[in-house]
Amino acid sequence: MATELKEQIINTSLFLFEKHGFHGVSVNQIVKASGTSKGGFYHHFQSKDELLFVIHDYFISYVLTNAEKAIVSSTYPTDKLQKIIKSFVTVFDLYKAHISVFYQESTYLKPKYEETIKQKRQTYRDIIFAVIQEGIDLGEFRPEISVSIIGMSIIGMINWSYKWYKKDGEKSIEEIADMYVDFILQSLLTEKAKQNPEFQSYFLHNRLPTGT
Amino acid sequence: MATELKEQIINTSLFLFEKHGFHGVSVNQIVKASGTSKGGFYHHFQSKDELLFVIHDYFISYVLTNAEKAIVSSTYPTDKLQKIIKSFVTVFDLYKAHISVFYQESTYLKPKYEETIKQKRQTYRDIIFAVIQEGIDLGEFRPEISVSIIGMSIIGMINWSYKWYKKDGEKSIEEIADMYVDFILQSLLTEKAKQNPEFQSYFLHNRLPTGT
DNA sequence: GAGCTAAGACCGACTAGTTGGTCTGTTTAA
DNA sequence: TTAAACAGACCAACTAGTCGGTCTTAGCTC
Repeated sequence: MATELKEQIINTSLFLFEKHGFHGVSVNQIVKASGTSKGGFYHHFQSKDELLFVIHDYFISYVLTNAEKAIVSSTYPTDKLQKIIKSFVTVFDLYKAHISVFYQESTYLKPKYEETIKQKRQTYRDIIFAVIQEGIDLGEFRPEISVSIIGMSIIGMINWSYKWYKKDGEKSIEEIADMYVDFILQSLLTEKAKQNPEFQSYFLHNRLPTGT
Repeated sequence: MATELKEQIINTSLFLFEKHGFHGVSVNQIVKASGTSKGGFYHHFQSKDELLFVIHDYFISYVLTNAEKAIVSSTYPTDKLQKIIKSFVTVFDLYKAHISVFYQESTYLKPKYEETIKQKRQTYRDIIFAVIQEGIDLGEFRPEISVSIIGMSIIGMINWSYKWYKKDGEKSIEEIADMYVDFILQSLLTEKAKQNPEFQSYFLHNRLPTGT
């Protein structure tokens, strides 16, 4: 089939890039590992740089779509934030390699590709910032926090997971997501909002106790 | 002087690596930019890989020493954690390039160097984990949290700053550090610990109000 | 159905340029 | 006088990318 080889190349290089980095893997290695040839590779990709872009774009587009879905399906900012966090963290099981490449190798994106990715990334940030701002405005989140700093903290804390998360680790990705939600909401919510029965299920101490 | 050129090479390549990545910079570029020659370079470094290691090791050793100082100078885990956070974040102003290289290019460390760095990194984690565990044991931190997940969340959230922090940004590194401390302690501390007058200064709402 | 055609899919030897690293020196300073 | 500090021409290995060619298959004609 037409796209079979292309996907094969993408998947193979994804794991190679994750392990050895973009410049640590040569086109020769890629074509060998994906069982094709130089010709096959350059039939599907203009350049090695384009391959890197395709991987980046695929991932960020997916994540962005997810976040957009999350914010329209809820009314409370607290719910929105919770959904964004959970949906993003879940991506780790599906696209661990994509994520690693996305965060490790974006330095190597050529300018013409970089622009597109940068924009989508900014859009993602803006969605999160907007939710936090809304939370403050509606009195759910503590007003003394800084939207941008807390926003970046949340993003950073979650993103960093790609450095240590392992599928066969002792905690499932859902458990980890729940801990993130608890951690973040414990800090963001006002005392009053914490009493709201709607949000009780987001707190760990209202659930089964989970230890170290 | 003996070490002058060596330091010159390190500093130059630090900024080159930060911008273009380890493999995005050739030895020729390095020697040109630092005003020396191949001979000069290989007189001071066994290989390009060793240079990368030296940069890594310098940075992690510095950070590690800082954390060790922080934990002996305090008695309360809350204070310890606060000091670790503040001391680490302050490093951003001093060693932004080191940090970027440390997190971006460690993939390219050759195995024989990687081991040393990995160990020091683990030691750093262990220090933080131990402080959190101690906080739980002494009743300052909420018992339902997971030491490792929260530990990695804190590390991630702070580390991620290297992706966006700018020296001439609108917030100083001290302000950002204070926000991290507030964010983290709001979530970690038990209701009772939050009442402890010793810890009041760590919370934003007890300070001058800072907006978005 | 058989026979033909054209185009997309793929192959791999080849190239021009670059890479990290070496080696034979020369300079410097103690 | 001696050893460390540096210089730079040189090299083998590898790099991304090219290009003339072959294979496969869908669609058409009879």
